[in-house]
Amino acid sequence: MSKTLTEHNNDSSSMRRRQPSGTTLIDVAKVAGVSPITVSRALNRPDQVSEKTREKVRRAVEQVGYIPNMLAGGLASRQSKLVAIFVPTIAHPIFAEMVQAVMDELSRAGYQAILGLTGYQKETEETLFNAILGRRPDGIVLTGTQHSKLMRKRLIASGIPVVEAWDLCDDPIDMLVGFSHEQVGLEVARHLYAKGYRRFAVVTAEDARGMRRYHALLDELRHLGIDDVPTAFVPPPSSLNAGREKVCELLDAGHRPEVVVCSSDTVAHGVLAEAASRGWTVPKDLAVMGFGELSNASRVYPSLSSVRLNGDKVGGLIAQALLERFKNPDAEVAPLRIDTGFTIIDREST
Amino acid sequence: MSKTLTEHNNDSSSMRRRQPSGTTLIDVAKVAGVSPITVSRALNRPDQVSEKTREKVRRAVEQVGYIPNMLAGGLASRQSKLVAIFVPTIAHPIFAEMVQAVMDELSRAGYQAILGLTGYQKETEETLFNAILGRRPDGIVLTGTQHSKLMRKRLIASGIPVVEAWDLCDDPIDMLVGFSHEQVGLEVARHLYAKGYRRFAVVTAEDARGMRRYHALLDELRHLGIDDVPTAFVPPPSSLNAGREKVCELLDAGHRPEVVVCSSDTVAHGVLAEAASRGWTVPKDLAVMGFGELSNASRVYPSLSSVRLNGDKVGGLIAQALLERFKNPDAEVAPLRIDTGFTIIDREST
DNA sequence: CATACAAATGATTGCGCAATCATAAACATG
DNA sequence: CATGTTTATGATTGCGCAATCATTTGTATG
Repeated sequence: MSKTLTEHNNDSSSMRRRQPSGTTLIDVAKVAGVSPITVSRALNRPDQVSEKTREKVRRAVEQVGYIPNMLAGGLASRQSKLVAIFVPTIAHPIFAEMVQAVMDELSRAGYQAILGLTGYQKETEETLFNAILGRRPDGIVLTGTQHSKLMRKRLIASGIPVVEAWDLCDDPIDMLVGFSHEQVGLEVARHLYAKGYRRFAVVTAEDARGMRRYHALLDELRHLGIDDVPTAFVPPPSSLNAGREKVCELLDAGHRPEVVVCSSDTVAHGVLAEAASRGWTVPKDLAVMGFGELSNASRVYPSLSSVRLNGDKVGGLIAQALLERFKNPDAEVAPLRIDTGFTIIDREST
Repeated sequence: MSKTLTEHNNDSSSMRRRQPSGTTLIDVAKVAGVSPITVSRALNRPDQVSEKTREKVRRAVEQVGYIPNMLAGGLASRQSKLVAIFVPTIAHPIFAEMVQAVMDELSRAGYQAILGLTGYQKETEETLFNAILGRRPDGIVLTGTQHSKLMRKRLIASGIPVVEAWDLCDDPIDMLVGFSHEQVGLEVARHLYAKGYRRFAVVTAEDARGMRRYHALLDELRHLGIDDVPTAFVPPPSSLNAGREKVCELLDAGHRPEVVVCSSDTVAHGVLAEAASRGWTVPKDLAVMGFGELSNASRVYPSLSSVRLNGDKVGGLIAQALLERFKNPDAEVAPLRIDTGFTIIDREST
């Protein structure tokens, strides 16, 4: 009986026969002839280690092919070096561009990104969210306003730096990188007015941000002396056909606008389609303005004038904001709010 | 002095004042009135826990807002539930499509993806690779053949399931999901022949895969009784201008093909440009066939006939192959090799 | 050369969880 | 009801690393 106990005590390896994983700090330490923690320091805090030791460690790492286990490192240090990016989809140029820019910038600082694709069922959303928060990201990027109350609450509670992108809302969770929808409405009004258009119409979705652009457009047109702007509202989801139907209603009601301002390129394409089917020449008989540069606005015929939101720029700014915060976590006094602006692109349709 | 020691010994909390992180299994266990490991089981292996306990745990999780720490879980279980996907870029529809499909499929099984964007300096590549391997992914997806010797060696050594995509090469690291370049050459030959074309020319890059398509094309044409196929080789990197120059050389040499088969859409665009500049009508005076559907083939004028490689499909198959392997790791006897096929898209240019 | 002080290195502990082993409770069988 | 067999739960340990504390070594100062 005492034998059994003894066996249990000193032959613990027989109790635990997990498969061996790759090489660890300890392997490197043995080869380098230093303690494991010195290896750790040589890799993560080179300045705390003498040149000689650093070189020994470097060679040992090379020799054994050591790749630090970031799961272990993250657990111990409470730093995952991960940033979560939530976007509806990446099969959409504007988001792909943004994600690419964020990742590009982050990777320079030793961070990686993990993507959450939210463009699916509502049910999945919380699951996805939990799965990604489970990775304990050091930062989170949110796209649009698709975050639920629960998400919001949890995010604030978590204390993780958050960047909300593509919008400048009033009650940000944390940081904000986007553009002013009001400004878009205003500038589009001025732009088209300057081009000589006087009879406006609008086909817009009724979402909060679209409506903000819409009201800003109306306000500015009023300043310019244009009060009557026939409008058709597109029920969600915006689609080419919906846009087409709605502009049809406007036209059938007897309105004869010179230019139709749309809440998205998708809707604008619908308007273009309707114009084409009526045999109208764009922009002579009817001009069309899109928004978002989300579709391939430049490649349809006639190419669509639109408002470009620079994905690269937004992505880069997001990454910089996060990295800045990582470096200096106490800067939460001044809530960051970056206006990325936009560009009105004048193509054939106006 | 003994006082000092005593203080050190029983007040260990003062020695370790790491900031508290979120709620843990233990918190949930306390609330649920069970042991931590039972909570773990209720979440990961529900079938091993009684219905009553499961419900208690579920409620406790909800109450304390518990989100499992996957860093800890991964470290303990040696399963990161992560899949690394290496692509040159995601700002390219075909890769975005693939990545989206992979992620979509993986997420259903509780996996997430982490992206490695390889389309940058060579120097960064190994750094990126190490950074991502440091996350200890359960699976790896490689795009193209951009992996170096060292990468290859390490991957094989790591024992991590690997899928190479977009190609059916001869010495895969592990699994393979792609299409037969030979088949492409053959089908393109038949397709164009069936459309009535008899005088062929080729403008192609000299990369291994392009050449395989090329030789298959020649073989099939020979079977069809066409022996003379003037060819121009484009030096890397393929570009629109390179394609244009090379087709120019062919034409200037006195060849008068009815159709030019190109190794990529990029090159094909160059041919289209040259045709336009000569005032030729496409496809009457000269037909053009692209490959890859990588550019916006459908949106140029005239729209380009091309060979479509289905990103969704490839992505889905990749994910399935990986999930299958995760479920059944011993299936390495039969090396997986999936042919995803392709589709010849007939547009205005042929 | 004793002392102070910084720089470099080492020893110990625990991050949060799951694998492993151990045990208790529930149930079946003759 | 003694025995075996399953089912449900608990106790312990270590995954690989970095934070923390402790010690050694090297260097400057009077």
